[in-house]
Amino acid sequence: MAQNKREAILKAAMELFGELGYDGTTMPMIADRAKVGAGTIYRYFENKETLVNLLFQDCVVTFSEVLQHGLPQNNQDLQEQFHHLFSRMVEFARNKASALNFIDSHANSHILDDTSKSIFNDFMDHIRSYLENGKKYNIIIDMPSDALISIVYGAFSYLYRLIRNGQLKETPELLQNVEECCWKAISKSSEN
Amino acid sequence: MAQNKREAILKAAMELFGELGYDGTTMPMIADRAKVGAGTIYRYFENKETLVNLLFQDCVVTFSEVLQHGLPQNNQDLQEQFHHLFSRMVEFARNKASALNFIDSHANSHILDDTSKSIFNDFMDHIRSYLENGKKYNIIIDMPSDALISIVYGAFSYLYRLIRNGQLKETPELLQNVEECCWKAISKSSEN
Amino acid sequence: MAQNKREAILKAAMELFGELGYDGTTMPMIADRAKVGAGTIYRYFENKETLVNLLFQDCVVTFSEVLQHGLPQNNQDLQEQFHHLFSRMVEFARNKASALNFIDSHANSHILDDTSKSIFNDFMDHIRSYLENGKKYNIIIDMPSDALISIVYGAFSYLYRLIRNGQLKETPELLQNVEECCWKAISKSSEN
Amino acid sequence: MAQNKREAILKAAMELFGELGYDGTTMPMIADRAKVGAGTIYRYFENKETLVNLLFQDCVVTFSEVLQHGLPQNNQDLQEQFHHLFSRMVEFARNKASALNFIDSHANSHILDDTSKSIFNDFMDHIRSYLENGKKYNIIIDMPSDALISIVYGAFSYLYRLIRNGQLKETPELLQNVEECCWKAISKSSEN
DNA sequence: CATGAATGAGACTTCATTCAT
DNA sequence: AATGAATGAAGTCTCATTCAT
Repeated sequence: MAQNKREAILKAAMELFGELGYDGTTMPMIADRAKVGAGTIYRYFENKETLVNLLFQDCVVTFSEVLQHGLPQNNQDLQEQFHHLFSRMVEFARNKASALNFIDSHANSHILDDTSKSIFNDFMDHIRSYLENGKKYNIIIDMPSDALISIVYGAFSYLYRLIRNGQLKETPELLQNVEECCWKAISKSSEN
Repeated sequence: MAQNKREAILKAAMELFGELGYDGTTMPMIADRAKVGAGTIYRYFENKETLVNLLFQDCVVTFSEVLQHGLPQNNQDLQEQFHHLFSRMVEFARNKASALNFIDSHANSHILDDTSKSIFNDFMDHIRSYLENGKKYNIIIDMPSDALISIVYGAFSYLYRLIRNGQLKETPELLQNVEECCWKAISKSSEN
Repeated sequence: MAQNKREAILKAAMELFGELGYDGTTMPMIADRAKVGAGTIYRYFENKETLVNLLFQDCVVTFSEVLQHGLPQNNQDLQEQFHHLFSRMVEFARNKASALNFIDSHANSHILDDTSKSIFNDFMDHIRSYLENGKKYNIIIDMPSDALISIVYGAFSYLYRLIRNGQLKETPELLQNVEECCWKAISKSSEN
Repeated sequence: MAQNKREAILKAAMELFGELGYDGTTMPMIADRAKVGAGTIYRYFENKETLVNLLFQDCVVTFSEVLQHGLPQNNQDLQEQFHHLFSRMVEFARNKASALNFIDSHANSHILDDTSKSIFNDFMDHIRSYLENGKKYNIIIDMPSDALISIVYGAFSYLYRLIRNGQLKETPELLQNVEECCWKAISKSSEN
């Protein structure tokens, strides 16, 4: 039951931070949604800032693990690797919708501490290293990795924001199309 | 001098809201940065919520005008129109960096009122109608416009976030590359 | 202890509102006198306006109950009933001096909500119905009840204002005299 | 035009203080109603406190003068003198309704300075001296003058509060009746 | 003289955090 | 361990007062 409460708090905080932002969310709101007393939060987390940072790190690490899971290690078929990455991102967006929302809405937040920033950077490094590899093999166009990330991750992030809003309906077809668009965007156009 | 203060308040608010978010920004912070007394803000704006909404509407309308300005009206060359749109977005991102930051960080905020949402929607409609047209002429791939927007605007938005962060350096070359990527992403790949 | 604080807040508020008026009393003043933190007031009362209205209703209901308590129900001896009413008013003025002060100083206040006004009206209706009865039995002179109330309640209210000020000393003799004066004022003078 | 503004300010302040109380009235409210700039008030009155005190003194002096005007000086017919006093009070209540309201709602206010209190006392002394005289001649019953004042002035004050509220309609008949009641209340009952 | 824009002290109120139960 | 009543620092906003025009 103890870890139960911790999890409930993290879940409630994740949802609320995602909806209202860190500063727009109050500790009583979190306690209410987690169905615990306000004081209980402080048995598990030092304070609000610690909570948000631990949560952020948690979410990013999970995202990272999802991305790593079963990544084909042969560096040859980069489009297959891309497909894997994109599929994993979609998987995470689906299964952990509020985690993705929370990450994206707080990745540039002023409350992130160095650990959080560093873990987020490590996470992005995974994607960067994939892209670097693709550039090395002349499959992915030669641009700063962060620019490529903007295109792929920016699109992905915005896409799921619209899906959450209900502006877009998440269909396999849509996802496949967006993946193709992103691949077209960053890969050398030679495929015919 | 009177409009002077109003402008100073709007500028300070735009910057701070962009940096710290609506809830993370306090009225005294705004007053300090605008170099006015705290009470002065309330001579020009009813309250914090009104301020952020007027500001948001202001920024979106300006962005919209920048996009409209000199848009080629011949519907023939859609890539040229795309170039125009993208260039205007870049122009806005450059000249009004903090306006773009503010818009992007608050476009989904819980504090936007109906007017703000509606104006933002109108703004997106300009882009949507361009995309619809492109689909009609079989130049742009057949996907929901909002999905296409995710790709182009999502990429653009994320790109300038990284540029503001200093993670990416804004060079003409970079911008041209990203524009090409986006065009490749959404246009029928037949160009040869 | 919980109701303790609520009571302490109500008591402090009653005294201060009576002394300084609603607008002249600040929440910190109330908190100080009640020996609670400023925020504590808001655990018990939604806001200052709610507080003053609940308090007003409380005081009026108590006053009303005091007046009702043990009222002789035989409609025959109206002077005896008058004596009862006046005695009860005096009892209230003595035991709940600051409640009376608060009521009288806020009965026409712009901050009273409809419930408060309605409860105060109900209270006055008790006195009115007594007077109506007296007029029916030809014991009390034929004047609008509110005019009779002005004479009796107006005198009573002013009297205790002077007593609180220290301008008058409250003695049994004084009270008996005033009661007689009021009775003489409103009763048909024929009794001999 | 200069004294014009001063008068306009005093009139506006008198009305607003009467309606909303000293602390419930703001200087901009007064300026608005007086149709002068907010700063203009400070050309005529040092500050809000000075304004309310000068105003109070003004009103009380005027009331006093009205009462004195044409007072029959023969000490013989005390009921006639009473009639005169009561009539004058009524005259003031009619012609200077908001002045009476202001006086009565601020006579016990915490913002009155010593001068104001002293002037109000002088005013009451006029009534007191009349009553003392009446007691000396054995026409008015032997009670502390302030108790007699409670009865007469308290009734009068409350009566006009109800008239202002619209709860009572001011008719010559009503006024005559109330006067008689008051006279009955305080005079030796020998008149038949 | 008159104004009203500007100010900042201080009001009401919220909320992160503590602590007695 | 869990709670939620209590707190007071800090936020939003008002308003008496000043001063440049």
